[in-house]
Amino acid sequence: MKKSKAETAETRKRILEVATQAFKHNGIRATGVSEIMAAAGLTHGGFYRHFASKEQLLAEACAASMETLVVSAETAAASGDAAFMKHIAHFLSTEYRDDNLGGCPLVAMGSELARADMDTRRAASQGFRELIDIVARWSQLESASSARAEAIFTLSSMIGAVTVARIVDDPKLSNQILSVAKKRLAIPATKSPRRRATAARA
Amino acid sequence: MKKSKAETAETRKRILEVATQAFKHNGIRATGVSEIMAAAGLTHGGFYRHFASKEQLLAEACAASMETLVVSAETAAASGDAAFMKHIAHFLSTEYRDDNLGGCPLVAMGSELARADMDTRRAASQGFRELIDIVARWSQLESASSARAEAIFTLSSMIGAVTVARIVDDPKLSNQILSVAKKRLAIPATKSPRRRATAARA
DNA sequence: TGTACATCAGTGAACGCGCGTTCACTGATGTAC
DNA sequence: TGTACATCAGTGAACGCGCGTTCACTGATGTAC
Repeated sequence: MKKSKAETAETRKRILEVATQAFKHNGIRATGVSEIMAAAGLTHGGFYRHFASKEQLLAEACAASMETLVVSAETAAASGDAAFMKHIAHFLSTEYRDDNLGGCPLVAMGSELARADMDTRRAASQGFRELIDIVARWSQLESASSARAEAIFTLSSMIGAVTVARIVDDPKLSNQILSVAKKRLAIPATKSPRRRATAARA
Repeated sequence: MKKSKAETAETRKRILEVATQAFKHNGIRATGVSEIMAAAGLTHGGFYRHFASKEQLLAEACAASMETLVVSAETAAASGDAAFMKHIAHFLSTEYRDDNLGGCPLVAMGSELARADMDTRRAASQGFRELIDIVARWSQLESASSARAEAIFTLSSMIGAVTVARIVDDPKLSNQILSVAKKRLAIPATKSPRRRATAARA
C-alpha cells in the first residue's frame, strides 16, 4: 500500500491541517491522535509514518496556524490602511469569537499552550513576534520602540478580550468585551485615533 | 469509617481547595480525580460522597477561585487607592505570571473554560462581573457606563497579557508584555494617569 | 526499456496505562427509644 | 442517660473506555541492474 511521494506529502499536509483545526476546536488534551487520523480519512496506525509524536504534531500545527495568521496579516497590511484595520477589527468581531476552527491558537488553546513543550511554545512565540512586527510597522509611531510596545499591547489585549468573550455565558457582556476592546484599541481608527502619528496614509 | 459532620465538611473543603490549585496548575483535562483525592490525602472512591462528578467539582472550584479574587480585590479597594493599585499591579508582575497555583482561573485555564459546561462558565462569568464592578467603582470615571467599559477593558487586557506572557518562551519578551500592559493600563497611576477623573482620593 | 527487489505508506490488532465512575464493604457517628 | 441500630465517609477492587504508541503485515512505488 505504499503511496507515491506526492501522495505522501499530501497526506502529511492533510493530517496537519485537520490537526490544526481539531486542536483549536476541542483543545490539545481533548484531541486524540485517532480522532485526527479518522478526520483525515486514515486509521491511527499510520500516524507515526508522518510524525514522531503527538507533541511534534502539535508544534507543527501551532507553527502552521501562526504562519497562516502572519501571512493574512501581511497581505492585509500590503492592501493599505483601511484593509489592515478591517483585518484587525475582524479579530474582535462576534463571528471570529464564535469561530472556533480557524483563528489564533493563542486564543483557542492559550492556557494549554502555556504548559506545552518547548517546540510548541517556540512556534507560538515566533508567530507572535512576527505579528508584533507587522502591527508595529503599520502603526508608524514616532519611535520604533513605542510602536513595538503599542503592538504588543494591542495584540495581547485582543487575545485577552476574545479569550474572555468566549468564556462568558452572557452574550451581552461577551459582545461588550469585544466592542470595548475595539474602541479602546482605536479600531477602526475613525473612532478616537488617539496615538497614531498619521491620520491616514497615502 | 463514618466521619463527624465537622470532619466531613472539612474534607469536602480540602478536596475543593486542592482541586482548585490542581486545575489551575495542570489544566482541567490533565487533572484526574484520583490525583486530586491523593493530594487531599484520600483514595479516589470517596470522591463521590462529596461531589456528583468532576464537572461539578470544576464548577465549584472555579466559583471558589473567582470568589477569592473578588474578596482580595474588595479588601484592597477598601484599603485605599494606593493599596488597590498595588493589588492590580501585582497581577501584571513576573511573580504572578510564574505562580501557576493561585491566581485567576480565566488565565490559568482560559481556553479550557471556554469549552466547559454551563455551570462552570456561569461561575467564571459571575466572578468576572463582580471584578468589573469593583474596578469600575474604584475608577470613578465621569459616567458609570464608561467606568464599566474601562474596567472591562482593563481586566480583559490584563488576562490577555498574562496568558500570552505565560506562553512566550523568551523571558525578555514575556516581561515586556507585562510591563507594556502595566504602563498602558496606567498602573501605577503615577505614570500617564490618562483618564482617571481624580488624581487621588481622600 | 524491462525486470527483480528493496522501500515504506497505510492497516488494524495489540501494548500498557490512566481515566471517570460504581460498588460491596468497614466501622465510627449520630439518632431513636 | 444508656443502648440498639440506621447512616454514611472512606476504602480499594472493578467497570468500560479511550489514550499514545508499537508492530507484523500488505502491496504499490520507486530504484538498481
